[in-house]
Amino acid sequence: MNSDWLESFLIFSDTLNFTRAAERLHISQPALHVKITKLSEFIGKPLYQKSGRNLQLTAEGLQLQAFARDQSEQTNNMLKKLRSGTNSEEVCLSAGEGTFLYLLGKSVPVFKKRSSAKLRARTGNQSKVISDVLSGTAHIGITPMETSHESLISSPYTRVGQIVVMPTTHPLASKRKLKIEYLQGQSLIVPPEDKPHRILINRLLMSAQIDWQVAVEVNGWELMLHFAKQGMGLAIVNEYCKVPKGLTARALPEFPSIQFQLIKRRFGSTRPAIAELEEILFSHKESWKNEHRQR
Amino acid sequence: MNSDWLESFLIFSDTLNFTRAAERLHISQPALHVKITKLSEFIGKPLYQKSGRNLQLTAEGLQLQAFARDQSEQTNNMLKKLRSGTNSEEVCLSAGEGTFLYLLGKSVPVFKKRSSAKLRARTGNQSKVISDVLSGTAHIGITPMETSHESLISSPYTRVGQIVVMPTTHPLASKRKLKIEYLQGQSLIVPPEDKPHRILINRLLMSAQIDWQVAVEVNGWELMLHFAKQGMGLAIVNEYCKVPKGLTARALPEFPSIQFQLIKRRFGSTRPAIAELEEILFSHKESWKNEHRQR
DNA sequence: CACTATTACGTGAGCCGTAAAAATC
DNA sequence: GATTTTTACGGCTCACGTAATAGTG
Repeated sequence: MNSDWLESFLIFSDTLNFTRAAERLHISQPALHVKITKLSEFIGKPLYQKSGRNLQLTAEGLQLQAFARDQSEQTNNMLKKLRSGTNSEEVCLSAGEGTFLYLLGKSVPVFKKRSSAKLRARTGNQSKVISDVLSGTAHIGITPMETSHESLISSPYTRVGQIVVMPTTHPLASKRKLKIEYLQGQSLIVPPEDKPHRILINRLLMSAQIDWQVAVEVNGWELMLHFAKQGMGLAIVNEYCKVPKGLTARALPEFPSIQFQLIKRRFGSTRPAIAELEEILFSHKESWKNEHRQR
Repeated sequence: MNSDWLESFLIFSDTLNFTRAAERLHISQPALHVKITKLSEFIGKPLYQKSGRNLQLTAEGLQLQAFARDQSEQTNNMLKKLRSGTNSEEVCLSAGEGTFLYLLGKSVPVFKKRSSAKLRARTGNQSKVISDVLSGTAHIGITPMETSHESLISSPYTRVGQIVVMPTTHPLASKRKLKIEYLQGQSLIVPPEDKPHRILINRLLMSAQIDWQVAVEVNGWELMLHFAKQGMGLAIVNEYCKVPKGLTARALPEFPSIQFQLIKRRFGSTRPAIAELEEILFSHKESWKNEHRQR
């Protein structure tokens, strides 16, 4: 296996465009094409296919992409180590913004202190986290996931319920737990129509035949809490959110809790630094529950 | 980094002889020499040095050797997987014969059942186990070790004491524990002069000013027990040995117990199958103690 | 028609083997 | 002086770029 082929394929697989990949590699477009063709012939399987005007990776192409990234990473680390004597690796963790803010608060600084490796963080929604891990861009991902994926190893991380946040003076604040029906007629602070959290709210309130109004449409827990504080309405948010002073949170047991998974690539090899990050993450699995809810 | 260079260096590093390595690679000797030279120039450090008539790897050469073996392994696995769709990896475990026979009895079959990877076993004395792990030939080693090694991660595995084995009818069999002085005047079944176990026996009995005779000089716990059964004398063996019927074992607390370590390469990346083997080994750490001593 | 993938082909850098020199016991 | 490493050099392969062709919305 020619490592030059792999290097080229890695760049190509990230853009799926021969013209631009060739530019990045400082070779001509046909030269790159020939390389990918030879690599494909050597392996014996097609690595990409046409999808109309665009190209997309086959299953084999996806696996090879992650493998090529691993190899390239390992080679660069080894080269630096041999040349300079120092060991400077990177570990990449992909997760949602809220996950970083509230679930992983403790883990990141602990890793920084304990490990010599640099931590790179990537944020994105569920599908981005998954594709980050599958493509090898991220070594570890933390995201809500229901179905399991063949090429991923997922380990249960933590389970997060839903809460309703409202001004402490709000009549519903006197209840300990809220039934869905209490939301009848309320104004809710919700994410935009296409976000999964909004879809969930729509579906559940719809099937419980609750009438409600949109108070504001905003994106992100922080903003939702901000508007709740301004008295715009009730916000249904993840249990992990830190609730600002003046607001009260009440559990909403009928809403489904969200199972977060720690995912990594099956068949991906794990460097010690990656294993360390994983271990730290696991040991702080439930630490978000000890954070002060009020701030 | 040209992977062809690495492949060649891997073969060369195993023989440290250009002539024979070139034969194995089916290229001419000068061609191989040029490759290694270019690799060395690319990295910027010498990879080997002359030691009289022979060559030996530098520190960088050693690291590169293990790295090259990892890469080659991973590439082969990935190729097979892409071509055939099946995943056929190997994991290599290096340890002493006695270790395999008595300490790891349970772990090996458990791994065979639980993992799809093939297990390759290598046997050798302490220094062979260590060099196996350092060179990447073995992924995991289990061996007695006192001092720690910079390029190895060693985790305490189990601690094994020493026992004296004798015919049940022997006068010393009536004692529960044996003091060293009880060995005064006895005939002992011992390993040859150069073996570490023999050296230990010599030193301890010498400093306790005990007189004793060599009954037989044999190599290996099995043979020592065999001759003990034939009444040739007393055998001082590791506590883990299974004692045949008709023989009695008595603890020898004054003899130092041996600390076994599980070792792996620092900075080596760990495939899932390797992690699984490690986990199984650890979960059976002390299981040798539950084996029946008599058989 | 604009854009990109794919094929064809002549040229040059680099690898290989042969041959010769140097080193080491 | 026998064995092995190291250097030198001519031939040849193969990877590259240029140019031309095919496919697609």
